[in-house]
Amino acid sequence: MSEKTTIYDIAKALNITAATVSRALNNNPKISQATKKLVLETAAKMNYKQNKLALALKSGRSNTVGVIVPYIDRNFFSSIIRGIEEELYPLGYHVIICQTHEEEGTEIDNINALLNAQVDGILMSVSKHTTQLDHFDHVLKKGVPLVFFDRKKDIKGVSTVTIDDFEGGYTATKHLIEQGCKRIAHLSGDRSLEIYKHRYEGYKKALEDFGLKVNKDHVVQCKNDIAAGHKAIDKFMKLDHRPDAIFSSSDFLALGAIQQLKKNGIKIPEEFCVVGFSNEPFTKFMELSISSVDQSPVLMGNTAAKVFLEQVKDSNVKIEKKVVLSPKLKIRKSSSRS
Amino acid sequence: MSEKTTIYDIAKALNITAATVSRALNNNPKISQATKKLVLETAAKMNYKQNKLALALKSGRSNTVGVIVPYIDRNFFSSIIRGIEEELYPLGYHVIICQTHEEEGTEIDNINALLNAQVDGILMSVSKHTTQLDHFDHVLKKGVPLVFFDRKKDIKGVSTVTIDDFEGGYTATKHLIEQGCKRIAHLSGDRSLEIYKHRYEGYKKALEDFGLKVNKDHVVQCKNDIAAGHKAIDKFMKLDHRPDAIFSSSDFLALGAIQQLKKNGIKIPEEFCVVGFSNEPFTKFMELSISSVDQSPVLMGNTAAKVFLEQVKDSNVKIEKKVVLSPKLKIRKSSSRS
DNA sequence: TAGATTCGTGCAATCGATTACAAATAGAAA
DNA sequence: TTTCTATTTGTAATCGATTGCACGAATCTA
Repeated sequence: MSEKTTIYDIAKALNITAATVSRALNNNPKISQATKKLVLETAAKMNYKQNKLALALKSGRSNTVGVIVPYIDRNFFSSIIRGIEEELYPLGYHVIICQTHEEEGTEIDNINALLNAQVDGILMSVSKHTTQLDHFDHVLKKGVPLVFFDRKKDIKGVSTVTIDDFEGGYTATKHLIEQGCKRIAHLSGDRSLEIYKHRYEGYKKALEDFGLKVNKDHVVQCKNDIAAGHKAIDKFMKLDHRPDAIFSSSDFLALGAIQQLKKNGIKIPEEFCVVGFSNEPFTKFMELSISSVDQSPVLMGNTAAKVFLEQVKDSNVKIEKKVVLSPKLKIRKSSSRS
Repeated sequence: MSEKTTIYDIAKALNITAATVSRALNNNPKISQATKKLVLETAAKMNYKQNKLALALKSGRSNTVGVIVPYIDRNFFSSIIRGIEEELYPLGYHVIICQTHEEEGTEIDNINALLNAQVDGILMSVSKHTTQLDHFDHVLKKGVPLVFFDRKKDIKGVSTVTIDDFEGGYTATKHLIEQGCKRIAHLSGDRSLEIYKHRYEGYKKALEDFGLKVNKDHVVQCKNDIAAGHKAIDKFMKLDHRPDAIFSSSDFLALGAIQQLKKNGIKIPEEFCVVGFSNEPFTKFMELSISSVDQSPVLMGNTAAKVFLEQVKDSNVKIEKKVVLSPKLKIRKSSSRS
């Protein structure tokens, strides 16, 4: 029924050895053109397909990389994966996908599973709740290249590809200042995560550079969803000194904020400007399109893949590369007063 | 440097054979508790990880499935993949992702690559431009289970998981009729693809059932993007007999249509209702949220995975299962007159 | 024609894990 | 003490492909 052809089948059919068949298929010079042609023909006729597993076992290279992300169905991450695929697939690599659901335990499981599967490298974005680092050391100890993208941990020997979150925060805030906003608030994710911390610091620096000061009441740390955006606005409305703009470290927060601002009859962008972060697809589709900081996820994926490739090329040389991409502010209606 | 521990290393360390180590690790009954304990301990100490490649080569099962989709960064497909992962990961399976970019050649490449990688099954959505079927036969001939989701071809021995596109078209159109719309137009994708054909047929049937007739000028076949939505409205505006509603087989077309309708000063939903298809995330985020037909992609992924699992369970029995999921109409502002 | 090259092919080990079969050791029964 | 059985362990083949080494034949040189 399941007729998988091996080089032994071909050898038997032609009354030669598997070794000869292998050499013929691999363009080995020590073989006559006649038998080579014969082998290639019968291989095609018998619909032979090389068993990559056997090859991988023999060679020690599986031509497979593991990619670990929190959720595959988040646009940011699926775009990164697309970028990785674009770069690696033409070279014969395959990509195995794992999701952590933001849990450290699952992340450890994933890493072990990928090591068992003998992947040639692991490209990943660290889960939000990861505190231990042992499992990363295991990877390095086995000599498997490890590349972090977007969410990273500082580990010796690990290359990283991130965007400049500080710059993102700075650019967005500066843009709001240039629109004439004076009391710029910041909605932030959990700032124990580097990315949110850096965005916040960029925000602070921009205020400082332009002679504005940070109002503690205007900096809110919250969950990353629409409802949290609503709540944040509710809080702001109770203040004597209300903000007139928001730089949000998430598009979902920004969307929630906008919805609630409208409910309060506040006009955007005339009375209030909003900039989000991530450039989620929906931000540009809205009637009131939302300004946002684009993280070029596809490019990030491309770059992570390239960094990995450099690492395998010189496996004797230990490369530790830190690539930082520049974010791009997409200015849309939610912050365009001009 | 790269210290990968094998059962031979453990055997050497304990002065026993690899066979004994293997038995200890696999809970084989023919082994003394003492050596078993010893082996397990040293295995842990030496940070042993089973080489799944060797296992796969020996057993003929790789515990890996291939998933082929047009684009991984389309929400619909990444959600399906999430559904597949949810079901398969707990059973120790891995998922290899491939993208066709809607090209037949790439699809064939992908399938060959996955067969080479010795996957235990292939779950896929057929590319838009696929006309040949030979490559699917190759898969079946090798005894590798094949499951189509969403986009399918009718092939003996291949199970499919789809949604009832006819029902989706019917329900959406019926809903528009119930809102009082009399001249319902239809924006459709390429109807040589089954899914678009069926949505169109559901649309026709609903009109028929409620005593409305199909106006050829109101049925437009076009590309699947926002610009095409604009153009379709432009065309409609020139008609003497303008439509007062649209059932669109794509959310992007629906969005484009809505944008252009607004430009023409037409009020939605009062003067004109719109329903899209796919329930893309952005449809519910809009201020004027867009009604859409949800295809429950995660469930579709779950189901495809389950169908695959049934198939491998009884590899001797040939199962050909055709699962049809029910679409769910999400009624939002763009079609809510009540 | 004898000896030296070259060329093409076969032999056998290897990658790491599993497993039927054989062998060895233990203990029990007579 | 001898024989038999039960328990544990070892031996070796296997999965499919690659590759260093050796061997034979063909070709070339003198």
